[in-house]
Amino acid sequence: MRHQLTLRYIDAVARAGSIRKAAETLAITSTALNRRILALEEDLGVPIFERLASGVRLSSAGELLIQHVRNQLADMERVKSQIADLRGERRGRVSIACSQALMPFFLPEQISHYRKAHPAVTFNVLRRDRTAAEQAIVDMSADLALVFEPERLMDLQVLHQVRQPVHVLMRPGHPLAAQPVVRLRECLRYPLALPNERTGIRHLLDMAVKRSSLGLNPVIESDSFEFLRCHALEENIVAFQIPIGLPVETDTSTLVSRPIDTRDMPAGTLYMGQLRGRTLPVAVARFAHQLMDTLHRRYGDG
Amino acid sequence: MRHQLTLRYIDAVARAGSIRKAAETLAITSTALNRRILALEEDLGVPIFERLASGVRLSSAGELLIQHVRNQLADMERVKSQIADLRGERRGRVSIACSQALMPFFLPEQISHYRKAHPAVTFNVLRRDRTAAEQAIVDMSADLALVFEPERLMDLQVLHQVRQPVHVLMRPGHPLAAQPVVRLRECLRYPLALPNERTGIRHLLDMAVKRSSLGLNPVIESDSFEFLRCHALEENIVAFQIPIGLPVETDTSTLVSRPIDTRDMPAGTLYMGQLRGRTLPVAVARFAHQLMDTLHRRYGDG
DNA sequence: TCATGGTGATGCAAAAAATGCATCATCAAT
DNA sequence: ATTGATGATGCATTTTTTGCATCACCATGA
Repeated sequence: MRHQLTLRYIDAVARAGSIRKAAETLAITSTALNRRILALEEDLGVPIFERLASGVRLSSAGELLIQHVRNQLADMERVKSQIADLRGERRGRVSIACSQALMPFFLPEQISHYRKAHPAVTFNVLRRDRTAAEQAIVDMSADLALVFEPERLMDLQVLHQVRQPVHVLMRPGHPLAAQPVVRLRECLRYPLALPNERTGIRHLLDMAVKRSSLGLNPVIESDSFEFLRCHALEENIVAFQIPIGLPVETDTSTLVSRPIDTRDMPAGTLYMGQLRGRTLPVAVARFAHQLMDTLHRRYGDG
Repeated sequence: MRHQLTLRYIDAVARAGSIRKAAETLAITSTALNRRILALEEDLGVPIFERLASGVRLSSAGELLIQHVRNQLADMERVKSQIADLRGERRGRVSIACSQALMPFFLPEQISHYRKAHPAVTFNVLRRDRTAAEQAIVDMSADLALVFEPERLMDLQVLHQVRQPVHVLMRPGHPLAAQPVVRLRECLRYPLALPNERTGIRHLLDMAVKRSSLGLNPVIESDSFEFLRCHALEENIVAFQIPIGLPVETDTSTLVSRPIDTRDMPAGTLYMGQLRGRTLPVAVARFAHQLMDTLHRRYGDG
């Protein structure tokens, strides 16, 4: 793709925040890169970047331009993907920004299933909190987002949504495991392992706790669900997770899960979305449909 | 805009249907153009054009590509327009595909009014019948379409619509002018000057006549409203037009107009639209808003 | 059937553009 | 003042693009 080299370069510089750094990642000299940018700015008649001592930053004109550039690059990928599809090749790349809860079971299962049908399709999975996921969609580093309790849905076009009540995780012998549904205030009596504030689960917990005028006293806090789960396994402590982040068959040999009573804490919502107005490449669209099918079949409509 | 030369070239070749012809209009040699196309096809791994003895034609992959290319070119115009707007320059170009009825009064008035506020904005007005107008929108040779009774609205995103009852045009002394509203069968008794089959007015007339099992006997047929109007002025003959194609003040010294009874012939609809999903350049969007205001104020909602 | 006039493709040399090196100017932090 | 990073620039080199002449191909029509 010789004819859109300049666009790739611009994008790289905008992401790197420095011409020299971008030049490194692009495996060219800073001179060449710098000259391309100067040429483009001359063409446009406007500086695209502000020059700072520490590098460059997009000017307001650059902000307008970069959106077009990223859109063009992504759309060209779509066209190439459609052309490949035309030849029956079924290749392409799917980039997904998603909440942590999707990573242990759901996405691996879904991706491997998809790849059985389309082995030439590759995947790129980015762990992004509910703020960053939407950002990844906007700057087109991801085609699809799967976010639990996103903060805003401005630029996101929702393809599907499912309700996900928060579950409590503990070792099989734990007293909470005795009941099929647990009350929030019961949980709070035990030492807790909590995800950090940027996660949807923590957000829901904070809201619920605030409403009930109880206190949240985490023994452990982490931004890694995996760590929290492992720790709960190790140290008879209480952790949290949503159904999609739990194994399909309840494997009682490791950890058990119990839903929190919805009177104490309403179920959150897991959204699947794409950039508003964008036409997705065929491989992405097919994968999105598979996800929608599975989510619908497994959890019903949100 | 050095970096999108290839895109412009592809577009030109697709439109010209021949590399050599396109090369002429682009003021380069056919060699250079041919080589660019070959290079792009190698990049994509697929032929974009089918080679015929008479020139080239888009392949199916090319059809996919050309839509992307035109979209990108138009979107870059939008970006440039927004950047100019950012600098307070208010420049840009508005391209409109419209039915004939808009040309004598409505568009000249609207464009000159707009240009009083934004003198740096230029206009390109294409006369297109109701089929071709939508085509012009799809292939992005026009930003806006103003069409009376369009055939389909597939790719058109309707921005505004107004109802337009067909009027009869005649010299002041004509017997039909005696009544405020004329019946269709009265008209058909007189010699008629009709627009051709591709126009919305003729379409409505044909439908109405067929329904009423009357006959349509045109003395004059033409694809030019202007010619028909002048002829009606000359030869005491009956012509047709919609309100937007008539002068605002009824100038009885030339021709008078009377609406056809809506029992005989329902009012047609004039649509204003853009390409579905496209973000219009600022100059175009501003002009579109002005048109919507005027149409709404003058004819109400469709 | 064989010319004719159109098409796109290609080898080769000339022209143009992009690149890389070395260096400069600038700025922030030390 | 020094250091270390940044982007800009002059100049020689490399790469790419372009144009001319020519080829191969195909439909059309004598």
